Amino acid sequence: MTDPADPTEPKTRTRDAGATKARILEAAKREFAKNGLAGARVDVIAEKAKANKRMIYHYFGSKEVLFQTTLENAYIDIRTAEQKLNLGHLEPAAALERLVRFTWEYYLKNPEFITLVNSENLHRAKHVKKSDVLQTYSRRFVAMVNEILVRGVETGVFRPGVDPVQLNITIAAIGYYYLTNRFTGSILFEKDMMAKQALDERLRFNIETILRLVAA
Amino acid sequence: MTDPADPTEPKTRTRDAGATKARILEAAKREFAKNGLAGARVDVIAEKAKANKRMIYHYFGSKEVLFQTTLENAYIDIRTAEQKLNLGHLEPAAALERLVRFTWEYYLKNPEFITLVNSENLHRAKHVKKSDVLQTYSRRFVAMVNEILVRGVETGVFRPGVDPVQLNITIAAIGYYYLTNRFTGSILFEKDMMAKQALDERLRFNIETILRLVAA
DNA sequence: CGATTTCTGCACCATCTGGTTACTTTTCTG
DNA sequence: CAGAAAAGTAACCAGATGGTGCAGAAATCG
Repeated sequence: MTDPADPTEPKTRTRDAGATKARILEAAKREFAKNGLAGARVDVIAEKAKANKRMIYHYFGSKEVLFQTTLENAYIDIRTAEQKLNLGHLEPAAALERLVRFTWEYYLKNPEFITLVNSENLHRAKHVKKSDVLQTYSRRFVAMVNEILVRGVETGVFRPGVDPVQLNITIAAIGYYYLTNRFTGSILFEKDMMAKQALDERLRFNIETILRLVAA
Repeated sequence: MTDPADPTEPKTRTRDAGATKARILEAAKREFAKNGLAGARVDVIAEKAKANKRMIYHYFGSKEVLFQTTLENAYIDIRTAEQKLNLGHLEPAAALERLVRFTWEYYLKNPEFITLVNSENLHRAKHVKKSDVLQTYSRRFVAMVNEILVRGVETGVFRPGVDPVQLNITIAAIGYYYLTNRFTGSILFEKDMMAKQALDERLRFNIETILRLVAA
């Protein structure tokens, strides 16, 4: 018998599958990013999501599938944001600078992304392999960068022969490495790599690196 | 208490504490690199090392300390190799190229290093924090690169104002990122990133990137 | 209303895992 | 050679962890 004399009456959101699922995914993103696939605890995810562990298995079936879904969402999120940059309307050098800046800021605002990707590579990309949408997104992204390069060569500001995939990798690398290794880096190099000044300086350095790399 | 017979005689010990310890560390390096700190199994390490699990706890006390020792060894190994490069005797541009090449090849030959560092950063460098020798090694390394930069500026081949720490980070980054993300990269970019040609191409690209970055 | 389906959560389990106790075997020293 | 010390082993344990069974509540539908 439930008590009928409940004064607060928490009638709000009694049953919302979509919201629960979203909360689980958000909690999973954080927990997986914080502790890796093996280190993450399903119970912790359930608790953080204010959901029951049973729901995780109801919606996703296993810890593994939950990880895969989380990862897929993370990739789709950054690729979607990249597409919205509208670099085609910018002058080539400005477009490239904007991309470097965006990549850096995205990593800064979404630190989980980097850690999730690291985890996935620890597992030899076994989850990404199962997803086929991601390739499409990547292909579009490479094409976007290639278009900038072509325009730059045409207008004579860029040198010819720069491979767009290599450039993409390098743009990601110089931001990604700095941030993923910020903990060991701060100790070994004896400086706070996350201080505002250090971050600004690194971004400037990265823009310089990329522009010099493609310069005619 | 001194042995009257020759002290360096080969004792043909079937029991060899040093060798066992070394085997454990080698096995630990592989297991931690393959599965991360949380994913690694102490039993597996014992088995791979052809030692008993009890020995691990006898020599190291805990999984955590074993990881820390493994990591410390890995760092000391690469820093020692770097010091042996003798870059001071080379012309500045050649010295830098050699360093880029060395870094790349070290990562390629010692894939465990990258994964161990990733694991350590997942744990916010809590183990590196406890080691104080590593800072000394790093300091010496930065000084080495700085010396190259200074010489290059003096002879007019490098531009002034390049920060040696940023340069170090960048040299590491462009190799590290490519290799640590080779699994997801191979799928998303739809090309075998570990094919010989792809590796050669990446090394060339990296050398170009660094030389252009510092060029006058 | 009442039957059916979808969602929620408590309690529980089988297994795994880091760590330990107790013991045997080999080596070294006096 | 004795016997202490070091090196090695097997069996075991307590707690944690991914995963479930089942009962019941909330929505949906006839």
